[in-house]
Amino acid sequence: MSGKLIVLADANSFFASCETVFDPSLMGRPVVVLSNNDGCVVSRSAQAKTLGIVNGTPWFKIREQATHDGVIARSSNYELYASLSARMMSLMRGHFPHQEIYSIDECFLRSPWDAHTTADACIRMREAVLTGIGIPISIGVAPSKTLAKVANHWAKDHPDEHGVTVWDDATADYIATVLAAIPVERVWGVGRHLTRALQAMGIINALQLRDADPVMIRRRFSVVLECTVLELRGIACMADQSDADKGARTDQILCSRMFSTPITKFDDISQALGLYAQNACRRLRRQHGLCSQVHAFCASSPFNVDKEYLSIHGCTTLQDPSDDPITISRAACEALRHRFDPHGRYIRAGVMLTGLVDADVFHTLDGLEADCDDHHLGAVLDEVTRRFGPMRAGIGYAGIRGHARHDDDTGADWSMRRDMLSSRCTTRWDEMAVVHAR
DNA sequence: TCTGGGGTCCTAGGACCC
DNA sequence: TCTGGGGTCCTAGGACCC
Repeated sequence: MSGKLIVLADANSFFASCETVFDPSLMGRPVVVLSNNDGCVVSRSAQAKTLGIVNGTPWFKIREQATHDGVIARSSNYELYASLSARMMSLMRGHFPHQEIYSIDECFLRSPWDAHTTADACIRMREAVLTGIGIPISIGVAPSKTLAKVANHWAKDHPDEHGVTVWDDATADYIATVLAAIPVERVWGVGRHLTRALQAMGIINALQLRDADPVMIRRRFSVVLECTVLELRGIACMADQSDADKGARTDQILCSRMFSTPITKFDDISQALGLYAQNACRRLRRQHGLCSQVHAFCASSPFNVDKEYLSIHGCTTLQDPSDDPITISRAACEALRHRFDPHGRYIRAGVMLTGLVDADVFHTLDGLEADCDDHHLGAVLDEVTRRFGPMRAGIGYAGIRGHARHDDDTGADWSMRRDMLSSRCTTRWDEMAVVHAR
C-alpha cells in the first residue's frame, strides 16, 4: 500500500481563522462568522465552539447571550476567504506532486512516500501554511479518502497529534479501535437519512459500517455507500476529481439569495431575478458556456407556521442556447410571471441555468440565429466589471450601487444585510490593512 | 393487431457534501 | 422582526426503440 497514501489537509475554522489573519486582536477569542443576511452561524473559532455555539444556529436566537459572553460576530466576507484560499492551495501544491482541491478550505494530496516520510512532509507543509498565510490546518493521512477524513477529524480532536495524523496498513488494529469510537453519522457520505436507516439495522459506529456486507449495503442503499464501506477498509475506490474539473465546467449554475425583508410585488421579484440572472450569466461566460434552459423560482419562509408555505418554479426553454444577459434575464422573469401568486410574502428567489453546452461547439447556421441583433453585451459588461468593479454597469438593478460600501447593495430595501463586514485587505487597494509602528 | 423482452435516454427527486 | 448558497451523484420511472 506504500506509495498510495492520501493526504487530506483542511483548515481549522477556516472563515473565522481568515478574520483573525488581518485582525490579530481576535486571536484566542470566541469568533463566529455569519451566513448572508447575517442569518446563521457558519464558522466558529475554537473558543466559540467551547461556548457551545452550534453551526447553523440562527444568529438572532443567540445574539444576546453570545454578546454577553464576549463573542465577536462577522458578516461573511467571501472575497477575502477566496483570496486566502487561493494562496493556501498554491502553497500546499508545492509540497506534494498531486493536488485535488475539494472545497474552499480543503484539498486531497497524493503522497508517493512511505508513512514516515509522508508525516515529515505534512509537518513541514502545516508549518509553512501557518507562518506563510496565518491559517492553522489539520492533516489526515490514510490509504483512502474516507479514512483520511476520519484521520483528519482525529487530528482535530486530539491536540497531542499536533495537527497531523498518519495511518497506514501497519496501524490496522489501531484504526479499528478508533472507528469503534466514531458514530456512523460522522462518516463522510453518511447524512441524516442514512444514519437513521443504518441505526435501525444496528449499525451505530464506523467500525460496524466497515464490517457490514458490501453486497447487502449496495442492495439496500446504493453503490455510493458500498464504496464508503470499502473505503473504510482502506480500499481506495473514490475517483480523483482533479482531471474532471480541468475546464472548471459545471452541469448547472445556480444563483439564489434570501432577501433581508419579505417581497410581495412581482416587480420587486423581477428586479431581483434580473440581478441574479446577470450574476449567473457572468459565471456562464467565465466557463465559456451557453445555456438552453432558464429556471426561476421564489419561495416564502418555511419557518413561518402561521402562513402557508409557497414555492413557485418555472422554466423557459431558449430558442437557441445563449449567454446574453438580456435574453436570460427576460427568460427568468417570463418563467415566473404567469405563475406568480400575489398573496405570498417571498423571502428568497433564484435563477438556475441548465442544459449547458460548450460555446465553442455550438454554432447556429448563418441567418437562423434567434437573436439576430447580437450585441455582445455580456462581453462588454464583463470588461466594465473587470476594470471598474462590480455593480458599475448592468441591466436594471445590476447597474445601481447603493450608499453602503457593499458592492451587492442595490439600494433596494430587500438588499442583503451585512452589518459586520471586515475589510477585503487582499483584493481592494482602498481596504488594505494599516500597520502602526510605535 | 397482438405479444414479449431488453436496451437507451431523459428527467425529477432525493441524498449527500462544504 | 430576524433561519445561507452553492454544488454533485445516484436511482427510479417513463418514453421510446428494436
